[in-house]
Amino acid sequence: MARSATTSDVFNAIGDRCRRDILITLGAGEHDVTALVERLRSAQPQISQPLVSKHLKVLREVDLVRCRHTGKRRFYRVNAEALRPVHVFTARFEQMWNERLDRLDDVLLGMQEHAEHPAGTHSPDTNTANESGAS
Amino acid sequence: MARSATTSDVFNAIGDRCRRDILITLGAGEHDVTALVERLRSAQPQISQPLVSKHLKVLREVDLVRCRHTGKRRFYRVNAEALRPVHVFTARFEQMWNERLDRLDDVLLGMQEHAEHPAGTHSPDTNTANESGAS
DNA sequence: TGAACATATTCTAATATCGGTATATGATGC
DNA sequence: GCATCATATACCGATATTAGAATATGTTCA
Repeated sequence: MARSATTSDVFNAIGDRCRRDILITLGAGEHDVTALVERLRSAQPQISQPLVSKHLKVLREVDLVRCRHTGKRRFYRVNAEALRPVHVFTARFEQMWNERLDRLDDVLLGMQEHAEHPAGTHSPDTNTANESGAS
Repeated sequence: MARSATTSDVFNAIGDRCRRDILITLGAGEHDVTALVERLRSAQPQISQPLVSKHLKVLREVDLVRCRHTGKRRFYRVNAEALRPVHVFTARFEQMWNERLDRLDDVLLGMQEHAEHPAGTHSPDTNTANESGAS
């Protein structure tokens, strides 16, 4: 078979650079499409309005943006809460990297102590014993 | 023209469900490929070893996983720091949703104070310094 | 050396996705 | 109604990406 479904998924939606730029721009406050296109052009001079509208559609479909719609203009804004799944996902690992820094501290402290009480240690550097953690 | 470059980009790497599952599984601790495939199968019974290896390659290329390689086995683990760009990106918006909650708190506090001493003008210390790791 | 195992790569086909251009929809004002 | 502005959609071509099957690479052990 082929590619599995990816759209209508927040993770995929933010996978695109252009859409991230849109979100960042809208993060500064509501914009209508014309204003949004104009601001995006400062980074990507040749971006087109239809393209932006298409990206907005994707973002809308995953509820990352919402639009208020007065007269002929449509004002888009970010719905930050839709990013929560991403945040939750990364948070799990953020904890890991903090733990590693803590462990690094431990190592450094250990080295310090070693420097004071030196002992012959041979280090088989590729074959360190590993703790496989949970099953 | 066509699609813009997406691969070799952490955001894209986590856009795939299967790769996220791999990361979550590896988050519990180092696994060799066989063990990883086996655990993934509990969620996706028909997943194949070659497919997992291919996803691991993508993850490796963006440095989201690293592998230690002893004998015929390769032990993969998560390199959580590679997720930082994603975390930074979401953090910006997380702040937005917290601000909204904070503002709600302020409103509620304001109402409370108003109830106690109606003329009170307190310094609104809403701008607490946020730690958000250095780049 | 060769069998058995663990993992990676190559090849292929299906399809999703992006960007461009042209056009459609919808609202406003004359 | 008609012109105009603001935005969305349809269509197209190019390419990326995924999954599957077969195969290659590399390691250990007999």
